[in-house]
Amino acid sequence: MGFESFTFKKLGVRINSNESSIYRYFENKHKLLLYLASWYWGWMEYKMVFATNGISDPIQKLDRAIEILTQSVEEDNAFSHINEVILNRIIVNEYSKSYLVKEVSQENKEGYFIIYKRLVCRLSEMIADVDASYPYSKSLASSVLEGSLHQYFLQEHFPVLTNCNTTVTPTKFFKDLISRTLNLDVNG
Amino acid sequence: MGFESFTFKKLGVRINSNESSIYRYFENKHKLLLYLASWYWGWMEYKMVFATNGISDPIQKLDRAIEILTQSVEEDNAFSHINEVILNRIIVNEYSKSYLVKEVSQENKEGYFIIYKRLVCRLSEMIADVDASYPYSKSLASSVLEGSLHQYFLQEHFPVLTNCNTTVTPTKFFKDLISRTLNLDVNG
DNA sequence: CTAAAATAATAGTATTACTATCATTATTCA
DNA sequence: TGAATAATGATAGTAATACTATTATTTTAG
Repeated sequence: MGFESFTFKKLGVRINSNESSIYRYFENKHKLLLYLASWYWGWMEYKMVFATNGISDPIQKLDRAIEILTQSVEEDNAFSHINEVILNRIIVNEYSKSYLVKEVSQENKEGYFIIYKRLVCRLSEMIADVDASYPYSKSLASSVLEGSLHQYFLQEHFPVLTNCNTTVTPTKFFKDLISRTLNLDVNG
Repeated sequence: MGFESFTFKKLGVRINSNESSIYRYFENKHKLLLYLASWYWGWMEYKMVFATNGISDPIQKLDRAIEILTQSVEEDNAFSHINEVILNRIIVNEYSKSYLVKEVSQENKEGYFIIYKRLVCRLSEMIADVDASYPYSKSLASSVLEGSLHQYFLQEHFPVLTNCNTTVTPTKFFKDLISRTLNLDVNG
């Protein structure tokens, strides 16, 4: 229903629970979004670290990381009690709202974004491992993560603003972008 | 004060007007945001078209366009009754919220995003004019526009996630990115 | 089986996001 | 200038939101 019209009262009805009970777990819906986002990025980080763990070649390592971080979340592999497909949809549509608030600096100080920041930094390090002379590894890393969500959103709602579709995936676009930017030829 | 705590009542007090009067101009604050965003992107489009008009070399033309679209809005050149510096701050912090809503497809149909879409398409065409074989001109164009706002936001609130600062500008990052991606050497 | 913990039910408050009505003030143009 | 028209202001009202507080009931744990 979108973050704006979502309320704890509605959630209570949906899960057969009570508004006041939910308030004992989350101060407000913004904090719930922060929680879901951290869960999501923690899960992405886990997948990325796991998938790139054994790879020694930095180029292949980065390539695999981009793949994990930008691919669509299709299959529900019953990883946990959380439905990752639905969560991914929520992140694509709502994640920006978790930090585009006037309290962002305070909440950042309080640690609400550490997992996301750690993930961006890991990616930026992988970029630096491929090309230490590239001076924008952090900006490139944050662009890939944010941009990936954005391309999926455009694919759904503004197809005229993206080349991505079911065959040309955001993964393809970003792999190509990284490959051109760091002067690799992993993708031919 | 941020979009969330902004209300027409507060605006009325601030501009010595009346809540009910403001409602005669804008259905709600979301529509006001859509209006401000369209004004902003229309202004950017104007600046871009004006600055690139006489340039025949596609590489220089694209370079200039990126410059206009990604540079910080510092000087208030009294272009109109609108303070562009403040508007730019609003766009950086709030623009995403104008389309990350469940009504986005309907509002897109009703034309609320035409100016922004036209701008992205113009940029994407400039990219195609430089390298017609590059297959992601639209995704690259949308990434630059969205990414530019994002890098400014990071610079302010998450400096650890960007290489941009007062000397290394988002313009530098994006010019370099475009230059590498399309294999130019405009920037050395 | 009892104590503690968690949850539910209910009530209540301040604020938001409007709509409606009518009075007042500006503006236009004949 | 002055009458019609348009814009604005003041006020009231409503349903919903985003909570807090209190007390009753149920669940769970040892």
